[in-house]
Amino acid sequence: MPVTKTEQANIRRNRQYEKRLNSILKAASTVIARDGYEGASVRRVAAKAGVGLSGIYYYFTNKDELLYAIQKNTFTTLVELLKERLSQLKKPEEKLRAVIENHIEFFVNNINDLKVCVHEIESLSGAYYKEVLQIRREYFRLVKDVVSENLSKGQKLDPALVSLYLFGSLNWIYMWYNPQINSDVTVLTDNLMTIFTKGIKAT
Amino acid sequence: MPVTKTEQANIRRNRQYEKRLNSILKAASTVIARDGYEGASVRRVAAKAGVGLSGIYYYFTNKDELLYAIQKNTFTTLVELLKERLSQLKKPEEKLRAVIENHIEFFVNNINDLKVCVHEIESLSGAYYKEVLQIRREYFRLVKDVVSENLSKGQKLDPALVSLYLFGSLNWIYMWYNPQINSDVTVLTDNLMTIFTKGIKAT
DNA sequence: AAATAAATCGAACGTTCGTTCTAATATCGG
DNA sequence: CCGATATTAGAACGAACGTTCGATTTATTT
Repeated sequence: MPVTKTEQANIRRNRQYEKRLNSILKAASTVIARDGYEGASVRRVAAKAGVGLSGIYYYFTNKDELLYAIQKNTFTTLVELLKERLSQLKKPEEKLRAVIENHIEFFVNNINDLKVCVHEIESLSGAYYKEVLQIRREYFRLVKDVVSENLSKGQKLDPALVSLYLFGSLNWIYMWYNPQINSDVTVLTDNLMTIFTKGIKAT
Repeated sequence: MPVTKTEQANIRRNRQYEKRLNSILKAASTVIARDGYEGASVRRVAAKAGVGLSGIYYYFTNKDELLYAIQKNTFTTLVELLKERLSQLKKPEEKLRAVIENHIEFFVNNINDLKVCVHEIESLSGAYYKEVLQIRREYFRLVKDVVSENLSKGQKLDPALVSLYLFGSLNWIYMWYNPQINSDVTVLTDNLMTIFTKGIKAT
């Protein structure tokens, strides 16, 4: 488990420090979402954040840690929000709707972050990659269990595979989603809810 | 419409020339699929192809043209194969199966190419991007029409959106597909066929 | 107000990148 | 076998990259 400057900051109590750190992370999300991780230069991130080049290295030890911080924060929040929702629900169908709605709503409010999480999933390596992988696995397990509850018994469908198909539909959204055209997010939720509930029921 | 060295080659009749060109393209697919387009260096592509660095520039004018050639070849073949399949089918359901089967089968046989097409869709720009976009649009239209035929009348679902959900499930496969585990491709086809046919039927 | 710590800046480092150019080699028709 | 053409090899270019470092400014504490 790598000790990052981000985590060291949790010890500190300085308010300004976290403000700047978050503004850098937001700038990094924007630039990486646009140029890709390899294509995004630390210089452009710094410019977008209104900081000097070396200013970045006061808050992060290297470029990888920038991506790591974005992915860890985003996935952690996504998981926490989903857990919160699921804890208040009983019916399998309501839970599935919560999964879909949570993912889509979070996506719309954090387009850049989620794009960076989906598109740059393999851009990290080593300890950084492993730690993000753990959170992703937790998220996947949550979704898979909900899918399992919705699968009719004696069904041939593998819940893990169905979950992957669902993730595909959800994670592909950033490729075509346009806030001005697809403004009504509930339509997307309803659509996927319809397709996957009816689609996985026994005939 | 950009005139590429690839296209000039079509005029030439030298057999060795095309052999080398294709071996470079294959090497490029492998490297770009592994490192991403920005992360892939022309030097590594050259090394993988067993050619000197400047050898690449004898066959391609620049790095972008490498990506362009891969995407154009791949999408064109994908579209041609689908057209061929669809022309022999009448029933909407059979056509939808052909769409799914064609995409998955082609994917399994050309993992690197398809990964480069899906993951590096936004890495091109200008004329190169536009021309690939045209073929992608053609592919999308083919799929959308088949989806439309399978949608019950008086259905609320937008065929374009349903097609995008399907593309999501299909294009996400490269993130988890393992030839040793998911060797039986027909399972994936059957799964998606089941989910999407039942999922979009009127209740 | 002085002393200490936190935060920012600007310049510089070595490396790698995409691309170019010239010289050398291989191929092939006459 | 020669001359022209097609192909390869190697060195070099400027630009951009990630990262470092010492000096400088700002903020906090005594």
